[in-house]
Amino acid sequence: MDAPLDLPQLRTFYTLAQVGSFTACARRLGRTQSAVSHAMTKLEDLVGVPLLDRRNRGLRLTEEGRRLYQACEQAFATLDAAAEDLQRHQTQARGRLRVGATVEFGSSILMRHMQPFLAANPDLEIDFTLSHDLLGPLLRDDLDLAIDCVEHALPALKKVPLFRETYVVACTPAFRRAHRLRVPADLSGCPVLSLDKAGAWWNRFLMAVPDRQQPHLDRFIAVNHIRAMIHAAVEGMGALLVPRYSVLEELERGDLVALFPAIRPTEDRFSIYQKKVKAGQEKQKLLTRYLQSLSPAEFGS
Amino acid sequence: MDAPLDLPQLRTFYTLAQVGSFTACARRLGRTQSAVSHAMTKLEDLVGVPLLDRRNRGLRLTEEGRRLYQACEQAFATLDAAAEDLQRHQTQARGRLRVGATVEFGSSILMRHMQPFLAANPDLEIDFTLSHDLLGPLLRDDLDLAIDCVEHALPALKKVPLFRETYVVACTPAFRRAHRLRVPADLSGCPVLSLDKAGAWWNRFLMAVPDRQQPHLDRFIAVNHIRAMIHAAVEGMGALLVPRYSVLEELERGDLVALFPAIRPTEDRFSIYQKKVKAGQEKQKLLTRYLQSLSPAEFGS
DNA sequence: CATATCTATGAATCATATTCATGTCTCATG
DNA sequence: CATGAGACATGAATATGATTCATAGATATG
Repeated sequence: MDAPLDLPQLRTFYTLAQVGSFTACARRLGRTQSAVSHAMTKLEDLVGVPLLDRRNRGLRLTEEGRRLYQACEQAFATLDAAAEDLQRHQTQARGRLRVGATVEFGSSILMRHMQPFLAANPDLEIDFTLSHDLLGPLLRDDLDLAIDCVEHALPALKKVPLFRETYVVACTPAFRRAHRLRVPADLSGCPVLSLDKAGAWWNRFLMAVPDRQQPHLDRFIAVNHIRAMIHAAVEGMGALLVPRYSVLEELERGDLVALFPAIRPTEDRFSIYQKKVKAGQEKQKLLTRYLQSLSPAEFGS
Repeated sequence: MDAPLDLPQLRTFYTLAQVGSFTACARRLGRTQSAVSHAMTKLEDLVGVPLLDRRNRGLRLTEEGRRLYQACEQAFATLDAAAEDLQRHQTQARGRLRVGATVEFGSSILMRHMQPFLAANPDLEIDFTLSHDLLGPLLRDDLDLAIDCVEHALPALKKVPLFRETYVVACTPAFRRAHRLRVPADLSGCPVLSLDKAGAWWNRFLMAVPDRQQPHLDRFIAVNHIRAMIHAAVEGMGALLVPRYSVLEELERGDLVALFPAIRPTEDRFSIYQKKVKAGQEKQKLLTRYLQSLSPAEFGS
């Protein structure tokens, strides 16, 4: 007779108990409310006892729920401690790691998250190469890994998915007032800045926008440098179409405001690519693990 | 930064550490050696440190492995205690539960496992109905649930899979000697007992036998009562084709020996069927959970 | 050295967790 | 009271990831 009770559901239950709301828990874990609901149904079903007291305003734990929560607290504490312990005993990498990334990604969000990794690996030298031609160098062994969002995975490459991009159209609050833009915005007559070669971005953005909100675009202003473009937008030159991660700071500070609510992530994922080889990708693995440990929210999606 | 480290893999790692062999661990958990291997690769990959010291004869844990093992020990103890605790606080069922099952299943293995359930629910009356027409009574609400292996699930029925049948062809050791049967056996000239209407069993058996071992069947003796048939076989009347669960005891005692090695389970599963209704299947759920908590090995597959 | 007993590995398959698209219920508001 | 917003539930479709299958390699054993 075996009654497992491992299940990922327990982690969900644990956070749910902490935050006290399905919706909030879902956000915290980077999944949908539906997922949390399903998971809890299943868990309660499995243990055969109601764990949650769903009330209209907020939810409580039942007596049993509380006991289970305490068990989780303890158990997860031990496990997480062990995990951290293992982290520390991880063979520190030495030598050189050549990382490639797209310009947009590498010049913004990536750098914001590299510090802890660098601190943890003082003996590791890292070269960053920001470019839009990553596949070539990667295949030629001029790079150890590349972070990108290419579509067709080559059979020679290993792909480790990281997160899905979310696009935003945003502008300064002043610009929004001046152009009387609603949310969601109809962009008629409103200049929109984007990368010159990035009609693709516009298409992918449209795909992620709900049918009801599809905007009309009249004026499209091309800029070929992303920081310059963001600058221009912050100066009030127009609205801006960019991956969300590249303007996270501006959004947080309120320098820019989004003109569409709740845009979903795109299909394709930002992934880490590396050549398939038999052994010895220790440094690569280290970075991969680190980046994977970051939640989608930290990448702005 | 979140480094989960929940994962079913940990349970696998834990048992692996206890039994000290991939193969044995797999058997214990009722899965294949391959699964265990994959799981451990993934786990080591995830924590970034080797946990196992694979040596030629037997395997040891590395230093890190040992620490992780201890953490698991603690954590799982807590969780399992909590699980047991919840078990006890499960609302005991009262009233009557009408259980249907096939004659073969109900008259053998099922009864061997019901005792603990009955003990845990002293206020529950259970009616067992052993029959081959279970669907009718179930739909007519003459049964609360049915344990069977029907093929086409009706949309009105909920199906909870329990285990997959394994068939065996077996005979007494004496019979085997007398007929000079090898393993795997070529059954030419050897009388094989089976249920009268159960040509279906033979077909399903053949499907599960590897091509190399396909036997030739000459004489087929029909009996319409399974216990009588088993009796006949034990008396040396012939070989016997039956679901493995129905002769578990005889095989364990050595009264019967299997004539084919390592027959795989069939496609279809024995499942619990019940009518789909909105609420209040508490008693059904209780039994379902209990039966599900039994491992496949306990059903002889 | 042939055989038996392990573990590893890649591709195919299957199970399950998650999403999507809804539905229901409750509460607050004009 | 309608009406809408917010929170959870639910069924079908889908994506993710765990497991098997079919092998191969490696090491001991008679």
